[in-house]
Amino acid sequence: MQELGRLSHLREFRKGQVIVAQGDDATIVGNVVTGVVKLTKMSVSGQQQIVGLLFPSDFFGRAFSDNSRFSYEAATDVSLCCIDRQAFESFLLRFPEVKHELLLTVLDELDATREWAAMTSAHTTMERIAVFLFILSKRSAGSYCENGTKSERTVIALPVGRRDIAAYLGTTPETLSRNIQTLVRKHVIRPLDANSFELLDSAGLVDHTSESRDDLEAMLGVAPRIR
Amino acid sequence: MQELGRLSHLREFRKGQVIVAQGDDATIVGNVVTGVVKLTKMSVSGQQQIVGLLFPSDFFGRAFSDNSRFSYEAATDVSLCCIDRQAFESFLLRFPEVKHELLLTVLDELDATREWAAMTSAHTTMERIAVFLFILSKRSAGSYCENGTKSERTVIALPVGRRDIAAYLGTTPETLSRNIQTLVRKHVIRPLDANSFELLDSAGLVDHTSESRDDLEAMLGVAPRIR
DNA sequence: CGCGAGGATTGATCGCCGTCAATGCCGCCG
DNA sequence: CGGCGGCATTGACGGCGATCAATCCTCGCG
Repeated sequence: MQELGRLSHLREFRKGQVIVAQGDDATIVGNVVTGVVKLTKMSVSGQQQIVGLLFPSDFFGRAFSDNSRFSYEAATDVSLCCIDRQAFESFLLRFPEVKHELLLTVLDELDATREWAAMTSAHTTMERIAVFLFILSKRSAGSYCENGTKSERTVIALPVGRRDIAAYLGTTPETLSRNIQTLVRKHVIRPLDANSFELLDSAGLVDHTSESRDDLEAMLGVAPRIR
Repeated sequence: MQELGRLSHLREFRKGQVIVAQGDDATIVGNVVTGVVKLTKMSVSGQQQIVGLLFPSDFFGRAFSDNSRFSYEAATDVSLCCIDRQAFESFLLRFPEVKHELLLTVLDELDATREWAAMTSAHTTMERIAVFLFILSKRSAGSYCENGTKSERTVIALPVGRRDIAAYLGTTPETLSRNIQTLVRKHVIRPLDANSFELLDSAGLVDHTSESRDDLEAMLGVAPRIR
């Protein structure tokens, strides 16, 4: 573990900077320390689709492949714990326990991605938005707890702009905005500033998802395992 | 490898039989030998969503987890090469090379699933159908080759009923049918019988996907690695 | 302070697609 | 052979959401 620390180093990226480009030589892997990273894919029409969002403790990069099929881009200012991919791979070969952990992580990721795919393809726009907000409320609850803040009030912080969220949810900024305003009118959430809301009615939010709480929590993503 | 052969055994399932139920004790894993397996998830409303389709050589089951988050169900009559999950896991621990192969497979699966998710969430129904048919044409081309048949004519065989295909693509049987008939009228495909078509105009099919051939082929799924 | 740019919101319109319903088709079983 | 049940197809209709367009807000800058 200490050796892993020696090999890795902290790097900072400004919002908008591309960390690994699609088709690139993916020379580094690592995990997010602070900020949010967009996982994107360029379509032939030139507009970028959002494949996923990576939060602190999430792993990024693609081990054991010479070129990444996606781009990794800083959605906010981020700091990343980076390791040279080759070094990471040879490290894994020498420490099978760590490789085992990586395998478990990837298996969980695969399950979560399949759940997400099933959800997005079978639900209305409002349901997808409600699920997304629910996940964000859980994510931010976790990070605010370690911040020491009394989280009596649950805050939903939108990590990226409306355009990116809409692309992630397979809709448009207009429809996204309309549905958010509907939730505001119903007193499910309350706007704090442009990019954050207070969750007033958690049960009401779940109602709009047409999912059970159990299924929702299955989509939360994986627990931090590596480092 | 021989040891893996000793541990595994062939099992047959009739169409419609459930191999592993969602939430179950996933006691077996293995891979598909013949037929097609549906990977499904029950929604709260009670109808099943299709998360994925598994073809011959595909791996099924969930290693290193006590309960599967999805159901595995025989979409056709299938024969499976099954291994007790515990035995498989301990086998992996004794043969790290095989575990490494599994890791690579799962990483590729994750990429393919993300590509698929991005595709389904950002495209029209016709585009999704065209992509699905394109993938099927490649899949069946492969299996027909090993059959020894001269594949001058490309045959697209629908592995499951319209209802399941529609669920997989996030649409309805009616809309699916309409779009298929549109492709027939445009002489892109030609019906052979209820469940198979001949691909007349491959380029025309790609046009309807609004994707590049490269991206399409990235979604084909993973090469067989285990056994 | 005024200005301009980018993003978010709101409004108006239209088309795709989901829903309901009817018809056609095929295989199964009495 | 005739009836029946499941599946695929076709038709009619309505609503959700994408598109285009206008307005508002915020922020950065001269």
